[in-house]
Formats: sequence, structure tokens, C-alpha cells
Amino acid sequence: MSSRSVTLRDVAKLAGVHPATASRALNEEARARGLVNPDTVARVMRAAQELDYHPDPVARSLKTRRSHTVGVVIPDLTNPLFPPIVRGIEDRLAQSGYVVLLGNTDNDSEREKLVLTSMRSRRVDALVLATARRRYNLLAELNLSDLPVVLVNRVVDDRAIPSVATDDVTGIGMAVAHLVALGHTRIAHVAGPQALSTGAGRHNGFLLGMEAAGLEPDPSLITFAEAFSVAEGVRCARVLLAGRNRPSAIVAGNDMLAIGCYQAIEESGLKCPADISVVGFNDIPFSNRLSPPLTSVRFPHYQVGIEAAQLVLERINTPDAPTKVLFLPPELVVRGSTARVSPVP
Amino acid sequence: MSSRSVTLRDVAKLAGVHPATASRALNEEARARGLVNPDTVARVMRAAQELDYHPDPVARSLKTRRSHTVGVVIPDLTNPLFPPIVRGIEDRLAQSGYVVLLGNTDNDSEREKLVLTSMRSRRVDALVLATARRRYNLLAELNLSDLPVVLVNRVVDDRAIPSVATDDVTGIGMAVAHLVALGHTRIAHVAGPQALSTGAGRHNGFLLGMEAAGLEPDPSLITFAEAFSVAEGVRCARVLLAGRNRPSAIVAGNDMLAIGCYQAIEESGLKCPADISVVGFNDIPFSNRLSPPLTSVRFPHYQVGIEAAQLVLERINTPDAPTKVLFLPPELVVRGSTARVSPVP
DNA sequence: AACTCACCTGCAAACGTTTGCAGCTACTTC
DNA sequence: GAAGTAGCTGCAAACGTTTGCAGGTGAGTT
Repeated sequence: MSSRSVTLRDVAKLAGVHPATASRALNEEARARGLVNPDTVARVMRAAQELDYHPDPVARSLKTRRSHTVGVVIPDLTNPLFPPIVRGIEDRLAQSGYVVLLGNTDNDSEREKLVLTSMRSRRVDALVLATARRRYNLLAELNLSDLPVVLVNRVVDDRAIPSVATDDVTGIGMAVAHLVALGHTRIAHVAGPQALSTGAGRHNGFLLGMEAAGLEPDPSLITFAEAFSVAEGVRCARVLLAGRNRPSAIVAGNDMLAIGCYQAIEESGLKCPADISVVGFNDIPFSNRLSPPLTSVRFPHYQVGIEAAQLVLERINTPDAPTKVLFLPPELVVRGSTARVSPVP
Repeated sequence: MSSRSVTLRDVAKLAGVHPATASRALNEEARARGLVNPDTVARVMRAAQELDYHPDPVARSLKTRRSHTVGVVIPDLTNPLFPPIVRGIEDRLAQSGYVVLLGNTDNDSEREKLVLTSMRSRRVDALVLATARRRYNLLAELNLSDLPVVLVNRVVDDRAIPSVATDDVTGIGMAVAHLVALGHTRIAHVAGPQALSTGAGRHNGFLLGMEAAGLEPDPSLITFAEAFSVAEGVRCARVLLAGRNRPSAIVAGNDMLAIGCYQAIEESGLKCPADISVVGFNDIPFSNRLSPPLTSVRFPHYQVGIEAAQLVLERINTPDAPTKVLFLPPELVVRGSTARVSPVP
């Protein structure tokens, strides 16, 4: 309708005040609105309503240097892990009038840099980083600037940056404990890439979990995947199955790797879970529809997103509050891929 | 590093020219740069380089009224259909220096309105709408304003708006033809919500496909789901299986519904595909890992995203070009959920 | 009655660009 | 050699806000 967009001047004119006063009247913050007479405020607000005035965020942003925009950078939206997280972030931020700028990096540092500078120059008020790389030179640099950053799905070693993540260690611990309770002792681990904090954390969790169960991890029963992919899962599981000391159970670094294990097991003529149990991590959608339905460590992705957004907002509003690090508790979802260890014939 | 950000003035001063000249020199477009002496251009660019100058998109946006930002609004990122599409959009747009603003609506018209005005006021240069509702009052309104809009995954009846979608009709046609070739004649359809253009289109495709095969669709073999969900799939399939004229095959409106069919079939003690064949639509990730692996109509989600972004860019650059409507060809992926019709005992 | 002070409002300068217009130089053209 | 012109560059006004500062009321204090 309103072809020419209505500006603050128009509102001010209609209300019979100076634009400055109108600006203050329309400003939520008491620091501004408190300055102007309540009657005037009412008059201005009525005028704004009448004209269907919406302040121009661009102009405002130019002046205030905040954009009510948050950058969310993830490796790959196609990874089923991320959509619920992003959704959670967006939902929470939308509530507070923020909007999210999305960027995929494929964990490529070139693209990462591109995305980051693009977002920074667009004056995002904060950044949510869901990349899982452990070594992260950009991180230090970013933290130097005054741009608030929240990490998702990873923490930085000294906990100097607010973050929300799941507790990989206890998550994997639950998986190991579950297998031990089923009588397994030859438990293998298909570990994720050790350059990613999740891969490393879960590997560590595996070692600790075994130790807690009084089992000595057998190095020949641990293989390292180069990526969290089905193909790498297949490769690693093949190695394990070909060894002379075949495991009775595999703890996979995530569900993709677990699916790879399924495939390798099938290839070798074995049955899951009759011959070998498998546990995954993440509980991706439809993992209950796999055959067999996958036992997996679930963590509340959506909630992680919500909490991350919450942290972002706190960070924006009170930048010098102490940095929180949040660990959301994982949960073991037991399904059909784990069974009591088969009696050795 | 540069705590105080470097501005155009700084560059101009270093190059010894007026800011206006610097602006023109740095502007890609020949219309501006062509005006200034090549030597000066070089000098300015060198200065910019030296100071690591990045123009402020906000200020620029205020002046030019374009933001190099595109709004992408979808119902729910959590629906596995969308991530690859969004990814495609973002990839293509990033190439051209655009950035995407993401919004979920849950097909709720309130939230839709909120998201849309939020995006509009943030001066997005264009909108990509991936909502599938057929009746869309906002659409007319949006098109009135001069904001370019591209539709994804649906077309509007009179094709007045550029869009990219898959050809639902021929997609379902392929599914029907496949089943017919396997000897099926009692073919049922679990249709998606008819308020969504995909649901309606595929239902229509089913009718046409049957007709093309010389089969008369049996109204008692068509049920309508109220949502594209597993639960609704179960409900609808139960109805079909309980009828006295049990189908030998089901064409589901999408993969969720197909999974629901799986479950209902299992419940009733039947086997897929031995007793009943099932075909889905979308070929969501891991549908090859279901049991049985799902035969489904695939369409190239990622490519859809790419093309949509392409359309957006064209639209932005040449607003009065004829409006394109793009149909990407679907493809039938035959897996284990369809089989030759079982001989009637 | 003069002073202080609190309360409100207006003025004008920003924020960092872009762009129509005008002006200047130096070159062509007759 | 004067007039016209092409080619560059500078000036200043935007774009729509926010905000420090100053001014102008009126009430309260001494």
C-alpha cells in the first residue's frame, strides 16, 4: 500500500513534535522514553499506529551499530544434526526480534573466513559458531574484537567462550556401560575425526568409560575415521571385523559411522545385533526406522539451539557477565541394535 | 586489529582525493568507475588495500536501498526436504555476495506475517518462499510491492510468479507406471493435504497416471492425510487395509506418509513388498536404509535451491524480464519396497 | 523575589555511504 | 585564437535514525 515508506519525520509531524522527541517516545528503553512526557509518548504512539510506521532497521543500525541480526555458521546444513539446532536458535531469537543470517562453511577455512567477514561487515550483533574444529585460529581473533561469540556443540579448552554442548564423555560412557551390562567385554570404537572436538571428546569418553567399567581398551579395537560419514564407517568397521580379535560390540562416534558399521557387518555375513551390537551417537531422525533400529545416544538438539540463543541474548545485553558453559545431559535410547552378548560356542 | 573501523574518508584521504571520487573508484559498476581516471582508480584501490578497507554495507544499504540480503522463508527446517534446498540457495547466493536471512513459519499465518514484515523491513532484496500453501493472500500483496519473489516447491496457478518446482504430476505418473508394469491394478493413494500445492498436485498426478494406464481410480482406495506426517500415514493406511477391497500397492504423497504405511502394514501382519508395494516421494536421506529400502520419486533438492537462487539473482538484476517457471524433472528410484504383484491364491 | 532544579523538548550533528550537479582543466575544432 | 567539449573531480545533499547538549518552562526553596 504505502508506496513511499513512512518515516519518523512523518510520525513526528502528525504528532506535532520534533523527530527527536518522536524517536525517544518510540524507543522501548526507559533511558530514552523516560525523558519524554507520558502524554506526548501516547500521542506519538498513536500517530505511529495510524501511519503504520515501522522504523527502518538499516538507518537505526547505521546509527546504533547494532543490527538485531545474529550470524549462525555451521559446516553443512545437510548434516541432520544441524537443522534442529538452527531451528531452535531461530525460534528463540525471533521471540526477541532478532533474525538469523545463515552460513555454511563445509569446514573449509577459506569459506569460513569469507562467511565470517561477510557477517561481520553486515554488523551482526553476535555469532553462533557450530563448527567443531578444535584448532581454530579465527577464534582468538574473533574474541579479540568485541563481537560476542557463542559456541555450539563444542567447547574451547579453557572455557573462555560461552558455549552449549552435550556432554560427549558421559554420553559415550552411557553407551559403554550399557554394553558392559549386556555382558560385552570386547568393545570396539570407531572414533570420529580427532581434529573435531566431538570426535576427540567421544574418543576420550570411550577410554574413560572402559576404564570405569574395569576394562582395558584394546588399541587394535579402536579405529579412527577421517570423516563422520557412512563410507568411513564402513572402512573402519571392515578393519575391526577383519582383525583376529573380533569385537562383540562397536561404539560408533556418531550415527553415520554406525550406519557404516551396519553395512560392513552385513557384508561380512554377520548379524546385528545377534553377532555384534552397535551403538551410535546423535539419534538422527529415522534412526528408529533403520533395521535394526539403532541404539544411540541422543542429545536434545533443538534445546541446544534454544540455549545457545539464550546465551547469545544474555551476551548481547550484558557483555561483561561471566561466561557460561552449558552442558546438556545426553540420554541413551536403547533400541534393537544392541543385545546380550552371544554365548561363545 | 583495526579497532576503529576504517572508512571511505580514510581511503580518500590516503589517496588524496575526495570521498566521492573514492566511492566511484571503488564501485564495480562501469557507470560509476568509468567516470574516474584509471590512474586515480588504481591509487584509490591501492589505498583501500593498504588500509584493509571494507565498505560498510549498512551505510551503503541506507543510501542505495538494497541490502545484498535475501530472505528465505520455509515452514520448518526440520523437515528433511528443506535443508538441501536452503543449502543450494545459500551456495549460489554466496557466490554473488548475497547472504540469506532464514525464517521458519510452521505454516502458521501469524508467524508468517511476522517473519515477512521483519524481512521486508530489513530491506531484503528478494524473497524465496518455500511454503506450500495454495491459498496465499500474502502473495498478491507481496507481489504488489516491488519486492522480487521466487517460489520454491510450488507454483501459483497463473504462473505470474517465477518459481522452481518439481513436476509432481509426472513424478507420480512414473510411480504409477512402475507399479502398473509390475502388474498392479488395485493401486491406492495416500494423498497429502489438499491445502498444500504439493498434496493437491500429486493427487492430481495420481488420477492422471491411473487414467494414462487405462485404470479407473477407485475412490475407496484414496485417502487424504491431514499432514505430511508418519502418524497420518499410519492412519490413512489403516483405513485402506481395513477396507474389503485391499490394495496391492500404495502410492504415498511423500516419504513420511510412506513410512506410516510401512508401520500400518507391519501392524496388520502383512509384508512389504511381498503383500503390498509402497512408493514414496522426495527420497529423503536414509530412505535407502529403511527396511525395506524405499522406492521413491526423487527430485533434486539441492539443484532446486541453486536454480531458485539463480532466478532470484536474475530477478534482482533485471526486474522486468519475463517471469520464468522452472520444472525440474523427477526421477524414480526403485528399491526394495515395490515388487511384482503377488499371484492371487 | 531570586534562585535552583527537575522535567521536557528542540537543535543539530552525527553514522558511512552514494549521486546529481557544477566546475575545472585541457584538448579538439573551426 | 576563441569557442566548444570531453573527461575528471569536488561539493553538498541526501538516506532515516539516534543522542549530546542546550534551552525553556514551571514548581519548589530560601
